[in-house]
Amino acid sequence: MSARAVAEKRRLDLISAAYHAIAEHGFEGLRTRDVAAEAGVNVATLHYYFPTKESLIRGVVDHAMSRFQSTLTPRGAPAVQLRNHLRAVRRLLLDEPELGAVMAELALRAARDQAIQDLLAGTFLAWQRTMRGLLRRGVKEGNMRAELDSAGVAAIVMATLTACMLPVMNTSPIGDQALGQLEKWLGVASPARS
Amino acid sequence: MSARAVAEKRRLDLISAAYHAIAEHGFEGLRTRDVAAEAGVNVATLHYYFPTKESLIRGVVDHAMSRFQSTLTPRGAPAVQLRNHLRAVRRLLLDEPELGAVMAELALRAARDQAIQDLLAGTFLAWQRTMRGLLRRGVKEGNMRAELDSAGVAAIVMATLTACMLPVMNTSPIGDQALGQLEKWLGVASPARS
Amino acid sequence: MSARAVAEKRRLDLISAAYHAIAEHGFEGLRTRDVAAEAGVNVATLHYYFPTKESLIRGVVDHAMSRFQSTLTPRGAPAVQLRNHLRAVRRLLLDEPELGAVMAELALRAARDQAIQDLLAGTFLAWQRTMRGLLRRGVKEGNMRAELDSAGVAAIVMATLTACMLPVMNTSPIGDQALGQLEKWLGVASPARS
Amino acid sequence: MSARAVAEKRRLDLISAAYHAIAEHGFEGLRTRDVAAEAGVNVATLHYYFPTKESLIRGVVDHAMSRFQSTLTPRGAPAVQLRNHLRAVRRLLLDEPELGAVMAELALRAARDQAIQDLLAGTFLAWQRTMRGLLRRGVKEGNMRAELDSAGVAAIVMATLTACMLPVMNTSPIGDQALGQLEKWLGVASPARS
DNA sequence: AATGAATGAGAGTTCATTCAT
DNA sequence: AATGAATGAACTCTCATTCAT
Repeated sequence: MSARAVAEKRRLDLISAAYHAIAEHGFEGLRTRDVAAEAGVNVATLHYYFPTKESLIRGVVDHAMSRFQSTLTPRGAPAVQLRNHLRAVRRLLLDEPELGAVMAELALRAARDQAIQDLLAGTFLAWQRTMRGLLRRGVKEGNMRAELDSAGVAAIVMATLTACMLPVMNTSPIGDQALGQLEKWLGVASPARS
Repeated sequence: MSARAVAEKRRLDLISAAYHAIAEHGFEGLRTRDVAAEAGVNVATLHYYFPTKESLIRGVVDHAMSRFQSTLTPRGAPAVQLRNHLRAVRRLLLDEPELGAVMAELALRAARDQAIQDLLAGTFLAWQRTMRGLLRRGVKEGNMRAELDSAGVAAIVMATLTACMLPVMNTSPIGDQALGQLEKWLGVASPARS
Repeated sequence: MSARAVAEKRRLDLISAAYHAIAEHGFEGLRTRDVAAEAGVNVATLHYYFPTKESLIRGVVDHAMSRFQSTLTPRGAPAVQLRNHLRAVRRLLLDEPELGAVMAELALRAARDQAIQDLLAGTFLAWQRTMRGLLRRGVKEGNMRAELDSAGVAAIVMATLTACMLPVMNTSPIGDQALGQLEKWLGVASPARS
Repeated sequence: MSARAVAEKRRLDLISAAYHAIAEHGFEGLRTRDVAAEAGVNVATLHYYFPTKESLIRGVVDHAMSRFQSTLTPRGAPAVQLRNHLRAVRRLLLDEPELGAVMAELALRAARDQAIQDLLAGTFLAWQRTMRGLLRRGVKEGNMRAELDSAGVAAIVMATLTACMLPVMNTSPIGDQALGQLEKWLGVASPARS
């Protein structure tokens, strides 16, 4: 493995270690020493790659956000896309419970960290725009009932998915119940459900 | 004022100071010294009333949970009760933005604090039970359309309200849009809206 | 001893410990932990009295400057005052070799620390003013020969005394030789010399 | 350029960078990384040329001392030599303010570094010897008045010049005033002064 | 009931130095 | 001859907690 590749791997290892640490202990319990140890290096090495704890956190943020990219695929009818998105997010959060924890931590941190605030606000805006487009096209093409205004419906979908990120939701069936009901209301439910 | 009453006031002052501190800086930024200073006493005094930081946090938890008690009043038809509940919660969160921040912090902390975990889980269960009862009676009495299963609908209502606690939601119109849509779907919307 | 007095003593002990540490190891080797240990307290206690290392240094600066106050006493004829000043400074530096070391450290630090820069500049100005007044009066009253301009002579006196602060001077007889010659030139030498 | 010459240049570049760093930030602020960066090489490369920080400092010491060699030229009558020396040193310190700063740093370090101590002590001794010879010959040849003992006068000259190294002196006119007065007292002043 | 003073444990960060390449 | 990567040791500063008064 080339030196470049080794260094890149180390960066990723550190980010991954920090990601898991945040998921488990929150920002409150994030310790550079623990992260370094988890990645199998000295604290000083961590600071070689990330000059400050803050910069390490930025790395984690980017990593976490990128995990959602695959949940929206532009294939199939709007109804299918929407249903797939709902399920993909839900599945992602179930498969990787840490992601929800980290995202929730970020959501809280946004109140105190302008950079995160901006990032999340931008993401939410783009998300809502996409969702509204999907809803409008779905209704026009006739295979989705959503008789009401797209902004409101998109908002409910986002709110429900966002709530599912919170760890509290993962210990009760509420999340799944909410998403199931959502599919019915939207008229995108399909017989088979994995 | 009796000695008892003075002591009780001091306790409340400290809890209030901690409550505001958590809302502003999160658990991550909660400092006993700052809390004591805000309450106008010495740190040692704080520890006289609350032996540990943890016990102070318990006090804040109780205080925060109690703030929601008034949002569910057993008056009027189910549809009215439901609408009033939605609006009362929304209004509470808008009037006292700190409450949302603190609740969100608690929701995250639940993952690491069994006591909070249990408290929240119990609260959610009771909340859902109440909501389902309301929905069922509303449908039976004919003034609510919610044609579908009460568990799902209750879950969506709770998820939406829960999402509204997150600070991210308060910087965008998504929260209000979602709640408005919810009222329409449930068929509990009324002409006037304050 | 009252609580106030104990606290004041602790402050002085810490300053004294820092003062000796600077004299021995320079600013370069000044360690808060060592200072605290020398004063018999925990590092955290040091930070209780001096929030930052910098504030501790300010304390040392004040202490060091104050040591010179007794070297200029407004008693006797100008020639006597001048001679006494020269000798008092020399004696002070010999009795307390650390003072020279600390002052020299300060002189260097002035280049990087505006506060010290201002303090020293002000002190030097006042010092020169005093000295010139003394010289002029001495010449007018006829008991000092200093036939030349007072600014130059004052400058030489100050330069010589300043050089004596440097540790290099204390390991060779140059300092004493220079001061002896100065007395002769100024015409303030007296038969007895301790 | 031969490999030898390249290596020699690198050594000099590193010493020069360290020299400037010490002048600007003192020993306290001397960082091998910064020195290497300033010289355009990696820290590891610096350590290839200078195994330890200490050895780099030795290099700087030699460089600094060598800067004074040209201030004493054995040409002309003693009075002229002396005057030229005074002025050459003063000019050197004015033209290259960093030299004074570095020398002052060394003077302080001498107290903790036997090697520097010895070097400086030896230099001072030789300096004084030269100066006394000059004074004696000057008086004998009749063109200098210095009626008093040569050791004392030499000491004053050295003390004054030494004091001029301190940065404090360079922000006030005291240095120049002292040197001017010295020339008059020694009777070596000349009409023209550049 | 209240406080000033004190502390142990630990936090993030820095730095001279080393080593494989 | 030169470097990127790595590290141990140390640094200043913080914080919940304790205790004598």
